[in-house]
Order: sequence, then C-alpha cells, then structure tokens
Amino acid sequence: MAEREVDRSVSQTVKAQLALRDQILSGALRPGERISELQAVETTGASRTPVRMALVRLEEEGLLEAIPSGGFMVKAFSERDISDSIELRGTLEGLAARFAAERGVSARELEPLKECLAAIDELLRQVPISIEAFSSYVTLNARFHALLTELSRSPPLIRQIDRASALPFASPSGFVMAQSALPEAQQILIIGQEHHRVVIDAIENREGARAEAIMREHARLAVRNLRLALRNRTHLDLLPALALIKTATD
Amino acid sequence: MAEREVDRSVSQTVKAQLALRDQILSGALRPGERISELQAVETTGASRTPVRMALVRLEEEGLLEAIPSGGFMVKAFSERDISDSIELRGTLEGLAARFAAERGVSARELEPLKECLAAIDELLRQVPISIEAFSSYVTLNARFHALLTELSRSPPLIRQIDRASALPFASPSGFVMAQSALPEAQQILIIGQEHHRVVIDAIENREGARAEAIMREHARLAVRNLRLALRNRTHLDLLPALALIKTATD
DNA sequence: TGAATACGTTATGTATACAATAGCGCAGGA
DNA sequence: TCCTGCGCTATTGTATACATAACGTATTCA
Repeated sequence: MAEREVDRSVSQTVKAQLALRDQILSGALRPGERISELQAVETTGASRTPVRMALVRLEEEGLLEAIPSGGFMVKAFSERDISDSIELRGTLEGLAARFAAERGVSARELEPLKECLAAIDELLRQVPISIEAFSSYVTLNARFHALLTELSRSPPLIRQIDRASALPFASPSGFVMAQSALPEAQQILIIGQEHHRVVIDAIENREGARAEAIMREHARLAVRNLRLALRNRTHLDLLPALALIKTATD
Repeated sequence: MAEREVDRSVSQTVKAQLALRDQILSGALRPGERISELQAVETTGASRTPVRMALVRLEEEGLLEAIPSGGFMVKAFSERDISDSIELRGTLEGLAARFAAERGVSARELEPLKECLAAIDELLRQVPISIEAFSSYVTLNARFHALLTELSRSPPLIRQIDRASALPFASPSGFVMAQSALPEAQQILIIGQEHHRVVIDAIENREGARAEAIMREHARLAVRNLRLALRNRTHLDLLPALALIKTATD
C-alpha cells in the first residue's frame, strides 16, 4: 500500500517538472528543440494542466524559452553565456560570504561547512582522483556552496543564488567523467578547496571584504576550468550546454 | 471592431498576470493575504486555467508564496529583506557596469544613457523638486538603469537583474509622493545623479573596477534612502512592502 | 463546559473537452 | 516550373467539469 502512495505523495505538477527537467538536462531534449505538450503528457504521465504549469516554471527557471507563436523550446546557451553565469553566481556568492562575515556566524553554524571541507580533503588525497571520488566531490562541493549561501541569513539573496544555480547545479551528467579525465583537474580541485578554506577563515574572522573577494576568485577559477574543458571538448560535443555549466561551476 | 480586438490581442494569461500584479502592488491585496483563485477569476475576467498560470508566474517572480496546503499568498518582506534586495541588485548592476567597461561600448551606445542623464539634470534644477518632476525622475532613473544593464551584453546577467528588479521597479505607488516630501530627498537625488555620471565616465574610459564600485556605492545610497524613508514612515504604514522597495531603489 | 469527532462546505488539484490559430501541404494557374 | 491561394491538420490557449483534500462548524460525549 505504501508503495503506491509514493506516486501520489508528489503532485503531478512537481512530477512533471522533475521529469521534464531531467529530459532537458540529460540531453534527451536538445537545445533549440521545441517541446510538445502532447509528447510531454505521454512521457511524464501527467495531464496537460500540470504539464503546462511545469513548463511555465521551467521557463521562469531559465531552462525553456517561450516561442512567440506559442509553446516552448529548450533554451540554447553560448560559451559566453555559460561563463557569465558562473561569474554571476560567484558574485552573488561573494555577497553571501560578505553578509555572513559581517553579520557574524557562530562556531556551531560553521561546523557543517568544516565537515564538508574535511570530507573533500579526504577525497583529494587520492592521486589521481577516481571517477567515483570525483562524483562524490561534486555532491560535497554543491553542499558546501549551499551551506555557505545559507550563512548569509538573507532570504532574498538565497533565493536569487538558487535561481542563478538552477543551471550550474541541476544536472547529473556524463560530463563529470569527461572532466575528471583531464590531467589538470586535480590541480584545479586543490586550488578550489583552498578557496573554500580561506572563505571559512575570513568568515570566522569577520573579514567581509576578504570573504567576498575569495568567492569571486573562486568563480574565476571555475571559468578557467570551463575554458580548459572546452579545449578538450572531444567528449562533450553530444552533451547539452546545460551539462557544461554544471561541471564548470563545481 | 478594432476596439473589441484590443481585449483579444493580449492572452488571457498575460491579462490575468498584469491584473493580479496590479492588485498586489497597489495594495489591494495585502502582504500575507491568501489569494483565492475564484476571486481572482472574478476580478480578472479570465478563467481558472490562465489565472493559475499567472499565479505560478507571479510566484516565480517572487511576489507570491506557495502555501503548503495549497494555493498562494502575497509574500511579506521585512525591512532587512528589502535592503538586502537593494544591495543585491546593486551588486548585479556593478557586475553589469564592469562587463560594459571591460568589453567596450561605442559612443553611439552611450548616447541614450547621456540623454537620460541630461533629462534628469534638467529635472533636478528645480528646488525644491515638484511631485510631478519626481515622478518623471523615477521613470527616467528606471530607464537609465535598464540601459546600463543592457550595455553588459550579457543575456544571463540582464535576465537576472530583471528578476532582481521585479520588486524594485514594478510598482507605481503613492510612496513617490511621500518620499519627495522629505527634505533630504533632493540631496539624495543629486548624489545619485553624480553616481550616474561617474559610471558613464568609468565605462567610457574602460575602468571596470571603478564602474563596478560606483554602482555598489549607488545601491548603498539607496539603502540609506530607504532607512531615511522608514524613519518618516507616517505616510507609509498603509502601503504594501513592495511599494517601499520600489522607491527606495530609485 | 470543553474538547473531540464527524459531517458538510469550499477551494484547490487534475483531467478533458472545446476553440482558435499557425504552419504546412497540395493544387491550380500563370 | 514557380508562385500563390486555399484548406486541412496539428498544437496550443481557454474553459469547465470532476475529484479530492482541508477547514470550519456543529453536535455529542466525557
């Protein structure tokens, strides 16, 4: 009995939204491709009304684009769009870090951040890092960034960062593997981890400007990371642009 | 014949969205108040489906909040939320100004900005400034900021700033009058105009850091402006929080 | 008298039927 | 052979009907 209720515990709208997002981010729907409501109804199992609500939400989320004559298409992103998105998110995270530093954070609140840090340290001890470890890193890194954002205690900022991260953090993708194969990956991860360490230190010492600066630097590292990945794009040609954003921000 | 077609030229969804937004921002629906679909159907003239789509859009826009048990309510904002939103927008505009400066902008592209600047100068020559002039100022200022954002040539950033500005710039409100009555208003406007002048200069001379810094300072001015207005809140008690955000950002 | 439960009403979530429009194809004429 | 116009089809936009869940009220029992 409990098994069947799993389906009903989530609204049809949410179910449709998740299913469609997966289809987009997995590349089943390619950038530029028009999304047919009827087809979405078939693949998601929901009826047209919740599917339409999901489409509207995904449009607001930035994954879809409204077609003037009606309907939606999967949005396409240029390389510049992607790197700008990374820098954008870094700027917002910088503000969040500054807020955290200026407004003060208790040792107890920093605890989960430090645990994340330690866990990532553990992973990075592997040389070279395995694909599984890299995958764990991606999850832990996302968690670190989310926790850091929360420290700002600013609902509008948290909300905005969530929206700016919709693309960067949404997708599970094969890109992770492609990137972990790069020889430079390990170096970049180590530098990124150093940034994590510094931002915690800055927040602890209530150095707002330093906390902000390091997060922006962190984003610039991610942009370098993206460029690097794009130079080795042999693995990537078939992946949707969104998958690119994801990993480049990690 | 043409008269009736005006109604049909806009989709029911858009019509409902605009109507509901007006109701929220005008204060007809108070923060925290639940929005009844049925009531919205009556006041907007659209049927339930487009009304629901409009509600979803307004939620994504940040004006509404989903109620766990179903339905939507008008979102309420604290003073801190509002000042954070202003600083947030200033940070994004700073990034936009930096992009504009670093990426280069032609003299022709700066022309509309300078026209705005001159028009505002003209208005500020009045001492004290009239309510009508202040109202024109609000419009011109919004135009200036929109043009500046465009100069970044970064669609993701422009989009994000639009979202961050949904609250600041959306509302026509009686708050304009309340603020223009403050004796300090004129000084603040003059300082703000100086910021506008500096950012154009910085962009022209491709000084990215300076362009960014001045826009962030501009936001801090707006926050001071907000605090000032809140100290004289006699006129404001009956206005929805959103109306506050609007003017404080101008 | 107060609290708890049951029932009824109301509002939201979902599905589907209907309408309108845009795009496409075919056919006919120049 | 190409261009134009008409008509059809497919898909989206809108409306409404149905189902379900939540909230309020009233009644009953402790």
